[in-house]
Amino acid sequence: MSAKRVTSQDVADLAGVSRTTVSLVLNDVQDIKISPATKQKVVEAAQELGYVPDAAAQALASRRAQIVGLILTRQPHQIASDAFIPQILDGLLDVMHQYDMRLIIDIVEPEHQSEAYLQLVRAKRIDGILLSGPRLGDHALKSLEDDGFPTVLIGQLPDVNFCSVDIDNRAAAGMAVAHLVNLGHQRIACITNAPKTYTAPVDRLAGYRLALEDAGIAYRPELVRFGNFTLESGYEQMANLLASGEPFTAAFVASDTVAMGAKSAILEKGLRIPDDIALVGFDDLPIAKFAEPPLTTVHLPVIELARQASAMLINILKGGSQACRHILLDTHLVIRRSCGATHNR
Amino acid sequence: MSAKRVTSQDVADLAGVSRTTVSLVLNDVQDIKISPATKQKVVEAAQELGYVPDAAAQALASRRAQIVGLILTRQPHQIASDAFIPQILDGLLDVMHQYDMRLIIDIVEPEHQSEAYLQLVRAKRIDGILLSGPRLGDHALKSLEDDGFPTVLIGQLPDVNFCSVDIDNRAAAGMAVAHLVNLGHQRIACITNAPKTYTAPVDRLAGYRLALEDAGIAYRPELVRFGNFTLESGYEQMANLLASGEPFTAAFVASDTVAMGAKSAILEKGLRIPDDIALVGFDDLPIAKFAEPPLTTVHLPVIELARQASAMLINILKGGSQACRHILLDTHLVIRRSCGATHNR
DNA sequence: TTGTAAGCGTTATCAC
DNA sequence: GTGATAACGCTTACAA
Repeated sequence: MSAKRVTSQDVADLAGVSRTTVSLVLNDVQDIKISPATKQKVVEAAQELGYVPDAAAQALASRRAQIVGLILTRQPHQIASDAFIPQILDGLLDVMHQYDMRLIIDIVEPEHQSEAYLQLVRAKRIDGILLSGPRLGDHALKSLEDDGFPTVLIGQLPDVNFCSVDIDNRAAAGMAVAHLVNLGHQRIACITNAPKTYTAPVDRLAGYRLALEDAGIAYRPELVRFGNFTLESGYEQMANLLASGEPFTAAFVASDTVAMGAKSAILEKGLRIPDDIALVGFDDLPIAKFAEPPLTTVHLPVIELARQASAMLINILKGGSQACRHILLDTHLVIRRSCGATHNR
Repeated sequence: MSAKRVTSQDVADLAGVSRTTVSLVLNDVQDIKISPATKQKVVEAAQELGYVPDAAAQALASRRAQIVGLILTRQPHQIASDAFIPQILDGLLDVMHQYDMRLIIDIVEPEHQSEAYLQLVRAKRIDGILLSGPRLGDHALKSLEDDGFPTVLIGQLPDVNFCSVDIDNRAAAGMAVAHLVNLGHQRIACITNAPKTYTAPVDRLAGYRLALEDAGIAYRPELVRFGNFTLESGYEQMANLLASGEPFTAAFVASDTVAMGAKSAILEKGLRIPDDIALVGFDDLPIAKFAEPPLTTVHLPVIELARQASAMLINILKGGSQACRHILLDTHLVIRRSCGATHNR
């Protein structure tokens, strides 16, 4: 099996220096000055031997694992169609690579208030946490806060003092609904992206409501349904809405995935989009552009969200200002055919 | 900041035993028998102190990191719409949780023949590797093979001796095409899911070809295009096919994602599905069922694939038979409206 | 059955 | 500038 492990001692021997020096050189320690000659020798020796420091030993001694944890709060059934995960990974890993950090990923069920990720922290397996889909009333989070553990939320949460990166869900939803209003729609239904235990759907619903009020349209609970992340939930809620007999000519669905499900229910009823019902989604997933009809939606910069969140976390880890910051990224409406306005693909 | 760390010494002290005993008890070592009384004391002490072993120390001493690496070979632009990733994670983490293992994830670009993941191995950060999207001519893989490093492929590769979990791509593709043939189609186009440097598209194309031959239909290269994982590639290749003037009444697209792109191109031309062109996809992504029209496709058991792959890896790690095994999972055709046969939703 | 002691491969604190 | 020498917290022969 595998080759005899190369240790820093081997490198030291070959370079004719001590292990200390090897460590100093390879970690590029600033405080102390090492002669360029020695430096060169060490680097070459390491290269020649193909030396790769043992991560465990490094972690034990330095008290830094060089790993961050990405915790996704999701329900099992909603994972399969969660189109965000790949994009989040994309943005995250990009930053991780830059800093030579690793990513441990885990999915925890919101119900199991999981101490699951606390375990990672307690075992010192990770130096910091990125939490996607933070939930109200998560005890573990409180614990992290008390410990002052480096944490960045992808999303937001009131009453906690963590850094976060998010969008202005309320404004974004308002923008989408205002668009429908401007097209002349008066009876606009709404299906949220998730249950109200999450903050995003609550904010998006608030945005919907505000936009209606701004337009002098009464808010009617009968036209509102709660989605649950999945295509199925969109299908069901829309079917339910259609069966309710409440008339409406447009719908704002606060998630493209849920919207695709809703779309399916509409078409199955023999109704046309946008002729009978105009549809606006939220997220601008890649599929939105290729849906039939192409879906007008709010563009959510997921990759950038992930990128900023990880950059923020790295900054904290590097000893940057612990100052808590909240970043809100811009969104914009992408107009396609599903609401019947100017057509773009 | 954080609480004073609890070490195994603390637990030992509280329980009135030595650190050895603590380790023995907590790791549930089989060989040696510890009195239930002692065991109880240790467990309680650990509980009371909230003891969590330091992962780095554990790894250093035991030479096991308790982490497996999931390496996704993907091109940056294809990640965002890669609907497999969430499902793979789902299956994987499920198994990982059972064995109290962690998952480090990384995405490497196929071009960068990345030694990227070798780094993880060399640093002993991971105990084993799950490789999704293995590619022909990956030097790093050869290196792993030489080292006998525990590795399981999600997919397949000739000329290497790794365990693998996959489906019979050729047979599955054949099944899809045979379905089109049975519906009376004679001119059937094909768009692969990926370039031919991957094995799956090559096998699926072979299945397409065989099915045609079985039906006495000549294989015509003019009707074949190569997709590249993405919606865009599907759109482009189908547009190209339509523009070529080669007549065809059906298309087998070896990936649902690519098929959704292709679908968009067809509809945009004013052609109807399945009336003008029947469409069969591959993968059975959640969205397939909710597409317009719903997409007939080959069901790929991704979650199960991931589950079996990780179980296989864990088995190797636990010292199970190093015997190399190749598992092929079953697929089946899911018939929906896009090919005009019996309609299901 | 339990304890002693020797690593595991680094980093970090001091002297030199 | 560079090199001994402790930690770091755990596992694991080997003794007892």
